[in-house]
Amino acid sequence: MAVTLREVAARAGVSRSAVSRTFTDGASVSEKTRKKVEKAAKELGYRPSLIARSLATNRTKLIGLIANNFQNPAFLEIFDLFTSELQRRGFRPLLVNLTNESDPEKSLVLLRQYNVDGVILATSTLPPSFASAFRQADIPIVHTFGKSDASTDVHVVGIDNLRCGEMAAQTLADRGYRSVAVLGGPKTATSTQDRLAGFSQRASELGLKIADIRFAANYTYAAGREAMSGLLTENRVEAVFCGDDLICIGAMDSARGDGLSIPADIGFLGFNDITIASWAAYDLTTIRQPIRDIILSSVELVVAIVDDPGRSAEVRLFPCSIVERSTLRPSRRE
Amino acid sequence: MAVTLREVAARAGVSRSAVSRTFTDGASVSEKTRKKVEKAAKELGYRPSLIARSLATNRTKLIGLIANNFQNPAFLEIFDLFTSELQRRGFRPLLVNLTNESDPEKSLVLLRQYNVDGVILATSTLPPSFASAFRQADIPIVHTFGKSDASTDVHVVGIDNLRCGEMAAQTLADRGYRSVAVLGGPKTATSTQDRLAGFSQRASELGLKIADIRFAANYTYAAGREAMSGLLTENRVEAVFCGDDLICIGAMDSARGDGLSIPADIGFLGFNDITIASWAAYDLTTIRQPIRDIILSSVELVVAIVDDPGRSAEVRLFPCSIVERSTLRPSRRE
DNA sequence: ACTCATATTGCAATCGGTTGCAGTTGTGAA
DNA sequence: TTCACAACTGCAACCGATTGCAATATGAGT
Repeated sequence: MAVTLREVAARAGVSRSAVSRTFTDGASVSEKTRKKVEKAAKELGYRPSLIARSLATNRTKLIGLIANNFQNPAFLEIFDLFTSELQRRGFRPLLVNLTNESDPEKSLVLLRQYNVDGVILATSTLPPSFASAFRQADIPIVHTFGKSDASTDVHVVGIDNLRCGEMAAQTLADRGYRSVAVLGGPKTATSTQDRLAGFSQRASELGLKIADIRFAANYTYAAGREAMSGLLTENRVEAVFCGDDLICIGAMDSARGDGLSIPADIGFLGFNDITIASWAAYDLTTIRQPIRDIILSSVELVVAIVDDPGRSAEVRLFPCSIVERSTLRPSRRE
Repeated sequence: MAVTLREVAARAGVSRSAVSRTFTDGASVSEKTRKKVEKAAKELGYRPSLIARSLATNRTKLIGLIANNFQNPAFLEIFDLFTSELQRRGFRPLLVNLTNESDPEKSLVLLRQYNVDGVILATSTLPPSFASAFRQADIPIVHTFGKSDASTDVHVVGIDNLRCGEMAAQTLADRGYRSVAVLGGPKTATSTQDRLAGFSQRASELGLKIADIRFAANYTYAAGREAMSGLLTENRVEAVFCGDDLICIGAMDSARGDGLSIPADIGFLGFNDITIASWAAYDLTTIRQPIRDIILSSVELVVAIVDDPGRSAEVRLFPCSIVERSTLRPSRRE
């Protein structure tokens, strides 16, 4: 068994409280006893049990991290940032994988049982109501990549998908495209819907024709490829705006498989700017989502609301930017 | 605050023990009280606190998952499998990201403080001694993708890297290659060393010349690309055996950037068979590591040794197989 | 040296469960 | 009806910490 408070206290010749206090900062202990305790603790190899501490303080330093997209490489970076940033702040991520989970609500029960201090919901494919269930259970939550919803009042960190959709339409129009297709992510994702709305809106303002609209079943290469091949057999378009780089890459391979060359025969505009987008084989022009800012901000926010749960819901939106590479023809202005 | 045992007991008109027992299986409770308790619990929305339970039972149902490779998409699949399999068995993963961590030993302290039931160390770039530190701290560990080491006596699940190296050499020789290069993963990784050893051994038996040996700094596209460009400027080889698909893809793009065509001018043999390897732009011939079997087996093993810590160290090695695609010229036998 | 405010200390209750033990209840066999 | 035995129940101690409170020690000011 591990060394406990009691043993350290005995060896240092002080009370258990004294030991406890030297290990919680801000507590009142004299320099003298602190030294004694630290010496004894070191000799014994003592580390406070976080479990016991959690029980006593009702704080676990655990943050639930819910994700349902373990196919998209974008999430690798996301996990990396989340875990290292949480770690840096002295929290641990308790990962919940909802990818193959039929009943997402179970995660609430689970995270509640572990008494996590807060939850980060990193997905755009679960509805705001899911996030708000946490809030109703009084567990601090931030919905990263989520959509703010006036009625649910949940903290959201992400991008302005509407504006990004507009940006995409503008970009395509600027390059002189007249007839394009949209190949979105999963139809029910709020991000998909908002981007499409923004895109349609601006497209109609600009006289850009949307010849076809498709949705990939999920954020995978295969789904992108599949959706694109359907699109190609039924419609001829000059360019396609994809809801995700991975989907876009699948779509590009599908087009190339049909003998089309990019961007001469068909243009592609991606979304996210994942690492792969910069690979030579694809060199994808895409709309960049500032993942790093979003994640760091999410972590900062969740930690902040742990300390101040009453805080009213905040929406933090970061700006996207276009990354010019070679899958669209050059702008007419150049 | 959450509902506690005490309240349920009061409402059901029984003792706290009775409530506790109806929620721990195998305990002795009459059908009658069980019903009463369940009714009360449901009405109150009671869920046992896992924190409190952990303190009392000294079991947390938490499994530490240590990884240091958040760049390689292979790990996305690995995380997916790990988390969902642990979840399925009623455990939770406590993720530790060692990617940018200078002092890996800290993870031991941390996981010990959380009193995790067991640890899965999923990396081939940390030495067996690191794994054995956990064993010495009496915390059950399995080293996935690790190397067994007689002196440290740690459970290992993975592949026989030596044999895989041999397989690679054999494959290249079979295709009639005479002079090849090896572009390994990080030099200090045990997997890299073993594959190289197996490769060299078999190569010399087969009269296959190893014209150059390089190591990518890490498992990334950029590192592969970088290492390959160095190789190309100094040596002319017919094919290269890469220590990882991602590295290989970087290398391929580097070669293509130099105007080489694959497999006409140069052949590539990858390792792992990640999803991307099957993408049309690469269509990589590679040696497949049965990731799924490895992960499921690791989880099964760690859970088993949680219940029986005395169990002596086991090494589970799964067979690899070659996946034929189009980056090597066809076998002479065909 | 004496007071009094302030800093430290230890006691004991508490967090929310589990579990060994002894006492109680219920059952079937005699 | 009685007895032995098994099944069930509740008591109370415990898991390893934190923390309010009262008691004690310290130190500054006079």
